[in-house]
Amino acid sequence: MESYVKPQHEARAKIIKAMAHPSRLFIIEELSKHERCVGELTEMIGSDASTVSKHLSVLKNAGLVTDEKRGNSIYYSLRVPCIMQFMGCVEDVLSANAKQHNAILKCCKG
Amino acid sequence: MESYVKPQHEARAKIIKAMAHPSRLFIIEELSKHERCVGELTEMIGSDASTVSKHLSVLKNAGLVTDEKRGNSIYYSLRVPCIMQFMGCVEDVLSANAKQHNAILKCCKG
DNA sequence: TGGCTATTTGGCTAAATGACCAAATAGCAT
DNA sequence: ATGCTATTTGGTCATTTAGCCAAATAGCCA
Repeated sequence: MESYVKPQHEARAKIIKAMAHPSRLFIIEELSKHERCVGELTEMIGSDASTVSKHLSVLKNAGLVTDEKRGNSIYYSLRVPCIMQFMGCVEDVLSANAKQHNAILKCCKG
Repeated sequence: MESYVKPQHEARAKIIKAMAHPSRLFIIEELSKHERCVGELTEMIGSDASTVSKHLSVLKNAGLVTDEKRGNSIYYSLRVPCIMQFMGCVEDVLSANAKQHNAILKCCKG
């Protein structure tokens, strides 16, 4: 009966889980503009290089980004551009939340 | 400089994190068809009712679902339908992964 | 009131995650 | 070969997550 849930939702959840981190979302958004090497992303994010590297490997394992070694550096790019379209929907949720939050404040503070 | 990352990506990550679980994805998909009460979802998922209840509260806190008490039950429904459009993109990633996986198998097994 | 049914909350435990540092690896340049 | 730069890997630790069970809460009905 849990055949409803697995394995399709498990596979999807892995992809979505890989996106579910602020730094990884930043990376996705940045790569949607143009490819970047690890050093550039590290500087922008401000965490340890090893941390950023691990984030990239999470994204790569999920199939969200690809990497290509060129010269001394490894350049990452976004593999599936449609991901960025989703951000609009996420923003919708956020603004709906904000609206509701304001409504509650207004009603209770009078 | 990490103003690049926070707080916008933090807010988005919370939303996406709430989606990043097989059972919660199932719930989202199910609620996109029609509202459901906890008992129905519990039966479909096959976990403990308390577990499902907690999943629902994660989704509710993220602003992804709303609940409405009617009679003896609490009915949940999807608050932001655009979420389901994203699943198509997730499927794209999965099939791209599968294609690549097959290509690797083919090349190395001969 | 007392007994249902439906749902949530608290407590606990095992597992996963994310951060840092230190060390390893890979490639280019001298 | 040596050193330099870029990136990854391994180890450790604190935090979060997800599951179950037991108990609490809320609403309906007799």
